[in-house]
Amino acid sequence: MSKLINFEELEKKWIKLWRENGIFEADPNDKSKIFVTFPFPYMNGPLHLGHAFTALRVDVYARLKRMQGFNVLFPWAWHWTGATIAGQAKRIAEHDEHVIKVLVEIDGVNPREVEKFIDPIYMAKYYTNENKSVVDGLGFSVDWRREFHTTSHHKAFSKFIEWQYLKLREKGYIVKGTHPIVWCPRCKSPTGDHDRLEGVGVSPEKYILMKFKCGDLILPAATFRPETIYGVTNLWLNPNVDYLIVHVDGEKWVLSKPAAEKISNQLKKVEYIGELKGRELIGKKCIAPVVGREVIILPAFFVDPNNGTGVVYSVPAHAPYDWIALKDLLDHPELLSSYEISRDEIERIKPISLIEVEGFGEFPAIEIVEKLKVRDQNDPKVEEATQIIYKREFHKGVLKSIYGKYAGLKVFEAKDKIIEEFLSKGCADIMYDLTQKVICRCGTPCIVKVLKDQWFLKYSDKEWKQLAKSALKNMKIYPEDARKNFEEVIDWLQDKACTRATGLGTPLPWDEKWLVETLSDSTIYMAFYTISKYVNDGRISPEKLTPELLDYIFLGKGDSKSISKSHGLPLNLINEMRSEFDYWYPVDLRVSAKELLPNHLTFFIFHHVAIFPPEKWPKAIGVNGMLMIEGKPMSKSKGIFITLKNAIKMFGADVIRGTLLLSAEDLDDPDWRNKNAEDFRRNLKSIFNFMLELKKRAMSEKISELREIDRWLISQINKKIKTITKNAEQLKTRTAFHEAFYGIWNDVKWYLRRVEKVNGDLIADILNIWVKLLAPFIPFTAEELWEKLGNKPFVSTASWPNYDEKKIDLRSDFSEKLIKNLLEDILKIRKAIKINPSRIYLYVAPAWKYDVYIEVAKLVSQKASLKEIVRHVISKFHAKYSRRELIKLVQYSFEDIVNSPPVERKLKIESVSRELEIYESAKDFLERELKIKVSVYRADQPEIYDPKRKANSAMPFRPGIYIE
RNA sequence: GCGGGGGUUGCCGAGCCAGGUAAAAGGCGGCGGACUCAAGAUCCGCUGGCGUAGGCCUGCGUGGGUUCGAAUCCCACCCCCCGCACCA
Repeated sequence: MSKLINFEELEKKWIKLWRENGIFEADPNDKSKIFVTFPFPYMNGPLHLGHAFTALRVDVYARLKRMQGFNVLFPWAWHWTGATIAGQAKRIAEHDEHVIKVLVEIDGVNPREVEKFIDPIYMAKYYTNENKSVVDGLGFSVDWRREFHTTSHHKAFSKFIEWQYLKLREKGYIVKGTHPIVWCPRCKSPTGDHDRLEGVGVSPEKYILMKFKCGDLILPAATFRPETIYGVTNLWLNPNVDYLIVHVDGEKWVLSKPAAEKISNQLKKVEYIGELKGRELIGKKCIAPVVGREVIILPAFFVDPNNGTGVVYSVPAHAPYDWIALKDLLDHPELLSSYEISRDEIERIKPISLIEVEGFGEFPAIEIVEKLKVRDQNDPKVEEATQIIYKREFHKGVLKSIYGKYAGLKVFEAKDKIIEEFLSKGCADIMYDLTQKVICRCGTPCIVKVLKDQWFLKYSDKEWKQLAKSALKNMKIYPEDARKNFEEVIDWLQDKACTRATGLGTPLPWDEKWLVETLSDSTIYMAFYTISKYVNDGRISPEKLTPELLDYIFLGKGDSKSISKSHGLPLNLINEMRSEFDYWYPVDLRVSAKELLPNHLTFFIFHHVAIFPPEKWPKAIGVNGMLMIEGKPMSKSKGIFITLKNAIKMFGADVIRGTLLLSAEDLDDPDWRNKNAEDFRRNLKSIFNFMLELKKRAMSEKISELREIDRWLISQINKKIKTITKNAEQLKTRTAFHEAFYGIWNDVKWYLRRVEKVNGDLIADILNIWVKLLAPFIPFTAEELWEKLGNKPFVSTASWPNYDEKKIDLRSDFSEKLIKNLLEDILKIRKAIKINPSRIYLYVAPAWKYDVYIEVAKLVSQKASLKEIVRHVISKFHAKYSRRELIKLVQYSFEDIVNSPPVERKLKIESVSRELEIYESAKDFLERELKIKVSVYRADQPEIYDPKRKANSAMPFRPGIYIE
C-alpha cells in the first residue's frame, strides 16, 4: 500500500511550483484588491512559532481572499531598526558568554558565524536570509518582489522615512520636550527593563522638594506628599551623613552627596560651596515653607542619603516613620542630650491632623503603628505601615478645613493642584529619583537623567486622538473585544520620544544626530510596499525618491510632468507608481499579537490618520494571543523556544500550520505542544489517505438518483461552506479550520456509515470542494490532493466554493437527526438491559398523538402555560382518550416543543406525516449497524407484534422500542 | 495602582452577548470491540455516578439572587493571566 506520504518532499515540490508560476505575485489589475500585512519581524534572531502563528492568520486570510477571486497582495519585509541588534553585536564583541550560548544553543547559529556577528549589519543580513527561507518553507503566499529591510542601510526605505517625518513635522505632530528617564552613566544611554540586571519595572518617581529656610541655607525636603506640609512639626536629618552645600538656581542648598550628583543630571547647575555633617544642624530651627512655621531640626536614622535629598520633613499625624522616630527620641534621652535638645521640646511636638480617612481616627499614622506593633524606626514594619496609610489616604482621604480652598476634596483630586500652586510660588521644586535600585546590564547602578530637547511625537494632541478614534470607528477589529483596548490606549497615550541616539535607523532629516526610533518607522511603511517593487527591479534609484516625488505618489500632490522633468524620470513611471499606490492602499488587514496592541498597532492608526486622507486609512486589524510552549510563555533564556527552522525540520509546514491553527483564536493564547503536533500529523496522514480511498470508491460506485441521504450530505457541505467562509473572513481561524478539517470529515464518515454504495459523482464533487476548503489552512496537502484528484493547475488559485442557501435542506437534516436519536436510544436501552438482543421492533406514534402534539405546539406558540394547555387539551380530547394518557402526552409534547429551537419546531410540525417513512428508509442501516433484524410498525396499525405493549409508549418523534 | 481578559466535565477547548435544542460541540488521552498471525494504522462503541428499557442523581471558581427553568442574567467574594512607554 502506498500509504506513506512524505510531507517534506511534497512541500518542497509545491514551493518550487508556486514560485515558478509566480502565483503570489500581485500587480494592479481590474479585479478588486485585498492588501494584507504582517508586522515586519525584527532581525536579531530566528523566526519562531509565535511569528508563525500570527503570520499564518494573515496567510490564511490572503489565501481565502485569493480563492474568492480578489487580487491579493501579501508582501514581506524585515525590521533592523533599533538598539537591540547593535547591542547584541557589542556584547558578542565583549565575549558575553550568555549571549553567545543563546545564539549557538537556542538560535542554532554555527559558532563560526557568531564571531562575525560583531558586525550588526552582518547579523541582520544573516537572519534576514535564514528567515526568508523559513517564511517560504511555511508556505506563506508572499510576493517577494517587494521585499526590503529598514534603516539607513536601505537607501530607498530611509528616503521614505524621511518623507514620513517631514510630513509629521509639517502637521505639527512633532515637538521638542524634556523627560526623565532611567539612565546608565557608563553606557550613556537609557536603560530599559530588558537592559537591567536588577530593578525591572522601576521607573523614575517624582519627588517634590519643599524648601525649608535655615539662615541663608535652603534645606530641600523630598516628599511624595507635599500636601501634608500643613502638618509639619519638625525636620529630619541623619546626623551621621555628610551633606554638601551647593549653589542651585542662585540658592544655597543642603543636599546629601548622592542627591547633589543626581540633581546635576536633572538640568540643574550644581556648584560646590562646602560640606557639613548632619549633626551640625541638629537642634537648629528653620522656617517651613507654605505654613511659615518655625520648626526644629531633629536627628533620624531612617533618613537615607541615597533616597531623595537626604532631607525629610516630619508629619507625625500621617506618616508612620515620623511618629515612630519622635517616639524613639523620647525613648533615648541620651541621644537628645548629646544634641543638647531638651525633652520638653520633643514632648511639645503635637501631631496635626490634616486628612480624614474612613476607618481611622485623628491620627492614622499613630493608629497603624500601634496596630502593627511597630518597634522602632528600624523595624521593617514601618515600611508596610507607610504603604497602607499612603494608599488609603491617597484614594479615600478627604482634606480637612486647614486646607482652605482645597478642603473637602479627595487627596488624589487636590494633589496636583496643590503641587502646581507650591511650584508656582517658588517654595517647592522637583527632583526625580528611583525608589529601588536599578542595575544596568553592564553592572553599573543607574540614575535618573532628564533629557532635554528630545523629539517627541505629540500623541497627547486632542485633535490627533480624535482622528485616530474616528479611524478606529470605521475599522473592523478582530475580535471585536479588542476594540475597547484600542479606545483605552488612544485616550491614555501621552507624548512619546521618537528618536534615539544609538543603534540602527534613519537619521532624522532635520537633526541628523538623532535616529528615528523603531516604533515610528514601522507605522506607515506598508505604503512603501506599493513602490518597493520599482526600487528592487531598478526602475528607480533611491536618491530620486525625494519628498516632492513621494508627495505625488502617496498624496497625489504636485504635478507629475514637472516632477518628471526635474527628476529625470519617465512620466509613465511616475504615474504608474502613483496608481499602484492608489490601487493597493489602504491596508485591508493587519494582524499582530496582542502585545503590540498598546504600541505598534495604535501608532499604526495614529500615523495613518496624520498623513493620509480618510480613504487611505486602514480597514481592519486582527489581534491574537501570545504563543505559549508546553503551557509556558516563550523565553529564550529559559530555553522555552522553538525556532521555525527546527519546527519545520521536525514536523513539516502543514503539521505546524494545522497545530497552530487549532490551538487558539481571538485573544486566547495559543499553546504549542509537541504532542498535539504529533497527533495532528497522524490525523493529517489519515485524512490524506481517507480522501484518496474515497476517490477510488467514487470512481467505481455510481448511483443515478439523488437519495435522501445524498441530499443530506449536500446540505451538510453547504452549511460547512457557509460557516467556514464566515469564520475565516472574521479571522476565526480555529473554528474555520476545525470545521473544514474535522467537521466535514465527520459528516462524510456518517454518510459512509449510512450508505452501502456511495453516490460517486456526488462524492467526487464533495472531495473537490473539501480540498478547496482546506487549501487556505494546509495548502501543501491540499495542493497534493488537488493534483491526485485529477485537477490542475493549483488549488491555491482555484475558486472558493460558494454555498447555496437553497441546498441547505432542513428537512433531510431533521430526518437524519431523528435517525441518530433513534439509534442512540436503542443503544442506550441495549446497554441498560445487558442482554444480547435478537430482534428489534419500533412503533411510531398513533395519528391522534400527533393531533395533540400539534395542538400543544399551537398553544405554546401562543405562550400558553403548561397548566392552561393541559386543561385545554383535556377538554378537547377527553371524550376519546384517557385523562392520564393525555396528561402524559401533553407533558412530553410541551417539553419537546419548548426545548426545540424555532426552526425545528416548524420542521417537526411539517414532518408529522413522515416519521414512519423516515424509519422505514433507515431500516437497512439500522440492521447493518445493530446486526439484527428490525421491524417498524405504526402503533395504531392492527395486528402488530407487541408483547410488552411498547407501542403505548410511542410519542411523536420518539418511537416505542422493544428489544427482544 | 490603572486598564483589559479569564476560571467549563481526565487534559485542551466550544457554549455565555440574544436563559430552555446541553451531561454540556470538537480534538486529545483512556477503556472495550471489529480488522490482523501480531503490532501499528483505520473503523465502531463507551469514557461523572447509579440503573436488567430510552431513566434518575450530581454537575460549569465560591456564596447568594431573579426565573416555571441558569454554565448562560444580577449582586458579592476568591483566584489566575496580560499590558502600563523610551525595549521591540
